[in-house]
Order: sequence, then structure tokens, then C-alpha cells
Amino acid sequence: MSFKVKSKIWIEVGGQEFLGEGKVRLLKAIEQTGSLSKGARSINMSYKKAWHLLDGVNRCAKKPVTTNSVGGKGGGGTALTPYGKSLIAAFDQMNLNCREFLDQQMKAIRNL
Amino acid sequence: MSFKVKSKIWIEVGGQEFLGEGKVRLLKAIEQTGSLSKGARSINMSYKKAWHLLDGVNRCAKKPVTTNSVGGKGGGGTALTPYGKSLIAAFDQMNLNCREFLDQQMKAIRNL
DNA sequence: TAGCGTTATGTCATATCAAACATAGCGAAT
DNA sequence: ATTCGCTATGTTTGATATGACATAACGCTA
Repeated sequence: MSFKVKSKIWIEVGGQEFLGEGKVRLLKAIEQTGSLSKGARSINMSYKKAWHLLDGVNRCAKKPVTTNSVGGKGGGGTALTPYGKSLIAAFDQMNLNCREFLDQQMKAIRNL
Repeated sequence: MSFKVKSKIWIEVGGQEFLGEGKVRLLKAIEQTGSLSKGARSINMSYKKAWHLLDGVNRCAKKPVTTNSVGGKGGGGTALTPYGKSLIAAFDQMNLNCREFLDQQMKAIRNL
């Protein structure tokens, strides 16, 4: 049968979401474009929503995930800190491992 | 840090959700109460919503997950088929394994 | 036959969430 | 001083999901 196991993982701190798929996608887009607004546009996300997501991340984290500058050359921008980069790497790795694990699990119960 | 990895898994068939956490909770409630309406009430879910969930499950499944009778002694009722019971058992097992796996994963990256 | 509790649906109001629109401030460059 | 692109917010509208209410049919029981 065409059963498919899907999964979603996220990291909570203090009961609220700290990092999830949407936020990771946004962080990657920021990394590639160098700004929050460009990053948001590149993944068809409204600036407002993107700003809220990023705000949530930086609120939960004790070490800053991005550095934001306003005004100046190019109007400013947003860049990931090394900590931020390590976060998305860890998340991706864990997500990948989880999916592989679930695929194995699914194979184990083909007798549905 | 008080990081916590959370996860949600569900099973899709043909692109739409076949079984998820809410549906499993409902199926369990049905199993315990012997009826859809009682089961829904017992988990504070409206009958309408419960009916839609169950309808979705039985629509996707090729083997029936529940047997529904209307009228008669007690007004009728809903019971799980053996197939239905095996489904929720499999789902629970997979969910549990997934959570254990993620906990292990989390331990492996304490250096956040 | 009248009543009861259940399955099975439809309709309509509402509440929650996301998008659209609007605006302000910043700081370098011209 | 003016312009430009960006960060940073508020407000207002719109969509979408949820809940409340209503109703019909069914078959046993009394």
C-alpha cells in the first residue's frame, strides 16, 4: 500500500517553539540573501510574518542567532551568527535522521 | 539548557492524512465507550468534528476500521475492527520509538 | 405506536489566524 | 538635505477553521 509516514519536529524552550521547519527555512533564506526582507521574499513569505518568526527565535535564544543592522549602506541587513548556522545544521541533521528512522520503522510493519 | 525536541507523526495515503494523533485519540475513545458520540464527548470533541475525522479514516482505509450501526438497542454504536485496533497499536509503537530516538539524538548534540 | 440514543448531515454564526496595507525611523551615499 | 533599502510595528481586512444549532432516519424497547 502507499502508506507514507510523515513527521514534523521542532525544538521548544520554556514551552514555546524555539525552532521549527518554517524558521529554519527562513534562516537559510536570510543566510543566502543577507537580509530579512529579501529572504522573506525569496520564499514567498510576508515580511511581517518573517519578522515575527525571527523575533521569536531571538527572544528564546540566549545567544544571538542573527545580527541585525538598520540604515546605512544598502539600508541595513541581517546576517546569521556562527551560533545560528550551527543551529540550523543541527536541526537539519536531526530532521534527516528522524525521517530515515521512520522509514525503517515503516518497513518493519508492512503487515498493515 | 532546557531544550526539548517535540515531534508529530502521521500517516498519509494518497497525499492526505490517513491517521494522526487526533484520530488515534478518537479511535481509542471509541474503543472505550462503544460509540462515536460518547467517545467524542469523553475527549471534549464535538460530534461533528469527530464524525469528520472518522469519516476521513474510513474513506482512506481499504479495510474498514470501524463498524457503525444505527438504531436498535442503545441507539446503535461504533466499534473498532481488529484492523482498527492493530492500526492504533502500530501508530503508538512508532510514535514511542520516534520520541525515544529523538531524545537520543538530542543527547548527542548537547553542545548547542 | 411513541420514545430513546445513536449515526449522519446541513446551515449559520463565530473565533482564530494569516495576509494586505500603512507608516515610522535609521544611517550611509549622493 | 534628499533619497534609498532596510528594520520595525500597528491596523485593518479577509480567509479559514471551529463550534453551535437543527434535523432526519434508524431500529430496538416498552
